Amino acid sequence: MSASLRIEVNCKLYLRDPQETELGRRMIAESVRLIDEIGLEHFTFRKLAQRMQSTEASLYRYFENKYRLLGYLVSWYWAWLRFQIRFHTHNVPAAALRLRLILGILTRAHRDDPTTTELDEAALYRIVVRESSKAYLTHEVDEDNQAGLFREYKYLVADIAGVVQELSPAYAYPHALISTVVEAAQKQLFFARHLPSLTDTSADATEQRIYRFLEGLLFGALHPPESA
Amino acid sequence: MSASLRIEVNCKLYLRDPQETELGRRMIAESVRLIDEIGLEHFTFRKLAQRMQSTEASLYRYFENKYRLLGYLVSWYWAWLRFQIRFHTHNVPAAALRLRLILGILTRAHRDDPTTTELDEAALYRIVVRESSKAYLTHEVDEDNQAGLFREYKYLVADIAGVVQELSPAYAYPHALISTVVEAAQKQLFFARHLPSLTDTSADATEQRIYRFLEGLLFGALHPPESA
DNA sequence: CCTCACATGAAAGTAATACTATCAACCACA
DNA sequence: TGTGGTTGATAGTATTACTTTCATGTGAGG
Repeated sequence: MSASLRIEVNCKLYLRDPQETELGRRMIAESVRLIDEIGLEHFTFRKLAQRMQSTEASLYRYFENKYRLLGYLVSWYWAWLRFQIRFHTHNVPAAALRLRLILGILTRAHRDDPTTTELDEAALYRIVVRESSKAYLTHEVDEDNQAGLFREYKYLVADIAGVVQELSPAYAYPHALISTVVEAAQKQLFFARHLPSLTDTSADATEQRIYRFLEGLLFGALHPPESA
Repeated sequence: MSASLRIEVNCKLYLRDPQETELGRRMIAESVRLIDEIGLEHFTFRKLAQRMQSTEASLYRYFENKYRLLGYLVSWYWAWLRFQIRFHTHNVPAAALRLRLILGILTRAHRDDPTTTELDEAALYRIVVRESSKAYLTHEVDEDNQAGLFREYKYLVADIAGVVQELSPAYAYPHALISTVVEAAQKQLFFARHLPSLTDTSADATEQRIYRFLEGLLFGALHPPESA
């Protein structure tokens, strides 16, 4: 231990880079666990400080507020996912196969990957599923976007959309398709766990079922029957 | 004026039915405008009371907190949408055409319908787009679901999934498909407005483009090319 | 060995939020 | 002429979301 790969996110998300200090790294690791446990609305810097045996003031030196911290965690996740995708598909020439591999990574993403860091990735993925959209579904979305706070997500979508374009250059909505599929991968997992009537049961395990559902969605959209 | 159709939602969403009093109805109408203007996180009952020339205490007599109020607004919207769908498709025999009509309603839903109430529907739809998922993406999701707070949404999805099953009885994921399409209709509109690199531009107007994208998605999934 | 920057801890303070409680005024209706 | 129920007015509490100030420790450079 350990090469723990360095993931970089937009520096405007933080006041001080949490990766550079012990306190910062503890802050990230503990916040993942705490947000997972109590949810973003109940999460406060005071509670985090208590659990970490630190102080509110110290934590505010790293992040402006809990929404920026969330943005950091989520961006880190998207950057990590993008790395995973590149790593596992870089030597796969066929676009269709690459797309299937990506889909597999997207739907298996909540599994703990032992190759990485001291982070609780299963908890982080639950945070991504439950909280990530709150990072951009705000009144300040345009300012935050201007500041580039969502670029990691955009890069991810752009990368995968590129594969779609390679596979089906004539398809008109590659970005919409991929953003829909990425969001659906999370939402369907959430629904399966908490609102099962919004998904469908089957013999397959949840993960497998979501994979098959998204596979049909993705490739069905790319190879239409005979759209009038 | 006016027949203003009566939409009922789960009574556990409120403490006192806001439809039954003048103050309650004003609360709904004004909250829609205020949440639209400042966003849910900045919205407080104090601010709403000030704008309405009422008091915090009075408003707390109707709703436990702002999340329940949000749940009410959103549920009201889903119930209203379901009514719209029934109204416009009740005498259409062909399932495929019915599905297309539903898709049209889903993607045109932000347009003001003059037949209804004193509500600012365009503002309500913006709230649905930006805030609705915050009603269920919480730590309390299971309790709230137990209490039936999301049933309007489930009914809507179940209704539309029923049409899908009629059209393609063999398709394995009708609920997942419809929940994905309904969520995507909102998300893609939000992206088009605020994060355009997550969608695709085209000659079509936004609304039209989202319709075509979702049409391809929906019917592509139902008529797969040759799924192995 | 000194000191100087810098990170953290400790403590306190402020404004706003998220409620709850009490009581008086009013209005509807019996 | 009561009487129950709705609202308004006022006040109060606990928590949240920060900011400020100052003391302390630590490590890097001279």
